Amino acid sequence: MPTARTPSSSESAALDTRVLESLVGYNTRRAWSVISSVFAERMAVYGLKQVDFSVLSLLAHNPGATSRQLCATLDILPPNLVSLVAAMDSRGLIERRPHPTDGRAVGLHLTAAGRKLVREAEQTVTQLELDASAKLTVRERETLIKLLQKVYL
Amino acid sequence: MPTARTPSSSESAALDTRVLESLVGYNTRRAWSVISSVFAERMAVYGLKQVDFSVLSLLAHNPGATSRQLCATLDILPPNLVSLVAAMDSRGLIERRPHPTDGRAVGLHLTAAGRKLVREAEQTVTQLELDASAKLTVRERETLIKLLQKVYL
DNA sequence: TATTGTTATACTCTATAACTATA
DNA sequence: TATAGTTATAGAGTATAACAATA
Repeated sequence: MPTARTPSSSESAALDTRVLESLVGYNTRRAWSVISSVFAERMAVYGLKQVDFSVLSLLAHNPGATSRQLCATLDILPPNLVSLVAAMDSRGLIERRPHPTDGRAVGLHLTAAGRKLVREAEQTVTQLELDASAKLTVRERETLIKLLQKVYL
Repeated sequence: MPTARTPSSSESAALDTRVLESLVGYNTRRAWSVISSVFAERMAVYGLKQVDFSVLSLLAHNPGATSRQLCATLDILPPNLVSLVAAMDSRGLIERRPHPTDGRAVGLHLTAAGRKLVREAEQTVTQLELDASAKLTVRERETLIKLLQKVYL
């Protein structure tokens, strides 16, 4: 007869989470947490954080965008974007050019290296999306995105 | 004729966000960000953060749960739960009792004041959920939760 | 007078190492 | 030897105030 063993707390009966699991907020946070981990892991290969990817991807499709526009779009505060942009400039991924019509602003542009990195990173993210939504049909994935946008738009 | 004015960056043409908006990850984060703000705002009335609410709600439905179980359920690291539990103890919302079978562990229980606060807070959260998903039908809200759980469970 | 970009700084959140008491 | 709870601490992430240059 095997020796009786007290199960550790982590393996013991799980808690009743039915109330929390009935909340859109709780489920959204949990889903984001999981996707976020995988995202961080796969972007680390490129030396990019999640916000870095967002910035580079936005610049790829909006050349010459200003820091202020990036902040408004991504809900980042201006002081917190400064070092991020500076770092990507140092890495040679982006270039800061004088804004054509506003002497206060700086237009941000991807360099050739930046464009190459975004192309690769966007492919990785596309694969990541497929993996993260592997349990969803194509139609369900579209529905999920549509419903999430109804919440925040 | 009105004077011409250069539109500020924040009011000028919005950036093209179509790539980001096609990603489950991006939309989940944005939705969580919006819900999170409203949640924080309304829970401030009770002096509760989001994680505080989760802990109290779990204890309401799982009396005697241990710190370890809360950590495993909510994805919190043990050292980060210590001060949180201590603060709720000081406020008289929870009580720490010796665990009936494990001398290392501490069973956490709501006090009468804690139970009263959870009741009120859960009602506020229920209303918050209705507001946050105001643009969703009852059926869509259920679908959203089901799809989110397919992503993280 | 308002806005862009910036510096400095503070506050919160999250993460790691190491200790103690008990299993 | 492993686990529960704890301490101390480090690192991200996020927030506000204030400044120079330009609108």
